Amino acid sequence: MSSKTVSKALSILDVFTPDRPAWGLRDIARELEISHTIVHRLLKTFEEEGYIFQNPETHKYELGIKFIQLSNTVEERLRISDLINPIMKNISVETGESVVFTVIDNEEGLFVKIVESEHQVRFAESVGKRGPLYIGASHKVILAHLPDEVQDKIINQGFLDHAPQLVSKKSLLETLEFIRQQGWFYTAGETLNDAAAISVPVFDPKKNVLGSISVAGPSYRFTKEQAEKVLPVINKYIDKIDDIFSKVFFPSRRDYLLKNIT
Amino acid sequence: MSSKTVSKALSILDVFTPDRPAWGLRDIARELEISHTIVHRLLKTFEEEGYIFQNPETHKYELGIKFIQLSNTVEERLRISDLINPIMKNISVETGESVVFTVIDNEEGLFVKIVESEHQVRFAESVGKRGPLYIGASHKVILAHLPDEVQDKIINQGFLDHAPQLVSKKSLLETLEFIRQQGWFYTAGETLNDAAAISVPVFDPKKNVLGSISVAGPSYRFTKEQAEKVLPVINKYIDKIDDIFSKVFFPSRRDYLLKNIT
DNA sequence: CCTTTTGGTTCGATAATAGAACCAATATTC
DNA sequence: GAATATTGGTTCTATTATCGAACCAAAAGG
Repeated sequence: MSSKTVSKALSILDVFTPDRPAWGLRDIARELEISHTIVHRLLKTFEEEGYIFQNPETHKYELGIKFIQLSNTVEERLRISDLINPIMKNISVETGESVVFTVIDNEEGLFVKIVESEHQVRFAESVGKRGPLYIGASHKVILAHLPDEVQDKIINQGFLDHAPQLVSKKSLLETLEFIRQQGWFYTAGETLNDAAAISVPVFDPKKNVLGSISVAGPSYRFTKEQAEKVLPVINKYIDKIDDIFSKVFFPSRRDYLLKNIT
Repeated sequence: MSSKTVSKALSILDVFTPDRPAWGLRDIARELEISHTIVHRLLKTFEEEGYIFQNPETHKYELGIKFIQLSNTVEERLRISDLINPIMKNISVETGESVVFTVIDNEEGLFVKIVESEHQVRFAESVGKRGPLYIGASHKVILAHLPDEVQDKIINQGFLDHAPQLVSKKSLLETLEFIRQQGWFYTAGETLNDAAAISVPVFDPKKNVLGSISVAGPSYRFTKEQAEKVLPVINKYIDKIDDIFSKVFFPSRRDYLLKNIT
């Protein structure tokens, strides 16, 4: 049994996003349908512990720098700065484009690390951004390598609502099959309007997908032909990356996801 | 009144550090002197929400990638990637050394952002690291500009215990006075054995210290003479940095600290 | 000037938490 | 390899912290 109070408290953290980083007390209460009294107590608790602060001028609440600290502990554990980052930098230098490390977390993809290319406008702020697994090469490549049951679950849950604007379920499943065959995938303008990317899956020792490595650039320049040229560079390093995760436990809700299906 | 359950829960997060990122259930219970039953329930709650995961092989618990996501929300709010980072990069390119942005949080200094110089072995993993304000140029420069009462409190609390290995309180106070006069400070081998740094304070619109900007390099090369050469470069940009924080609320326990004194 | 909304507080009924006592399964010790 | 200690995990009730309606004063909004 888990703690209801703490669950409620943690649900508060989720309302803070880059798009909406500052919230009024009563706004949070309405959003989560919790009494504002409770939200108030929880916010004050977070504040005491350094996790959330109230802007004295606007009276709104915001996440605190404590998360920068904790995030670092996670990144160190994942060996991002010392092992993954150097490889990503190599790929970036050799291809001249930006490199993105994406990870699966609870039916969504999460950008965990981005190495920007030297000669390029930086991407819209994206580390820490979450999104559904059926949009963008970095995410589709992950979805393609998940077990069928998980794919079904994910597609049936969120995908069908957005289907009209996108493609049919059948066509998506065909794409996923194609990705599995090919081992990589290229998309343009899916995650960001004017960006294109080529992605390759990353596996753990048990051959389960855990994320993907992408090389991305502006659509006008980074065409499919261009993208295919960088493929050998990615492939040169992909085994090393897989190798890192044969030694590092991966702290995401992936196992959770896999377990709840089988 | 704040929530006891949530306070307890949050205190668990603090045990996870880069030095000790994985903990057994009962280890945490002992460390925090909480019944292991409670720790277990709280850990499971964190796990459900994606904040903590149990390594299935070692059975130990670790922080999850959710913190990478939340950390990004904070960094965006602080305008780190889009405003601070470019300035730090400029300083790094023009000096050829690494640049560190340090921030005050609850009587401690916290490394919030590090831009590594191209031609250098990277620093020991340090973003997210906390430390007492009386060690290292980046931290001392902050301490020097805090109100006297706060200085006293901080020095009397932690400093005197370490005093034997360090300097006398009197000599520290003289150093702080000197820093205030000079406006910058250089140290070698304090935070890291073989690293040296020169630091300049960063202020908010009300002229309260909020952090510092440092240029750092390996001790053997980054002598005091070398350091003084980079000073003009830092000073060239320091107003811009102060300016950023005239528009951005700073979510740390600094106000808390200042308020509890006066 | 009146109304609405804001962040914040009080307090008794109630529902969630605490933790001793209990597993089974590994490690550790001898 | 039998005995012991320690691990993560669970159960259950007395207790206690949480919940939330009703309540502020202050600031926006009309």
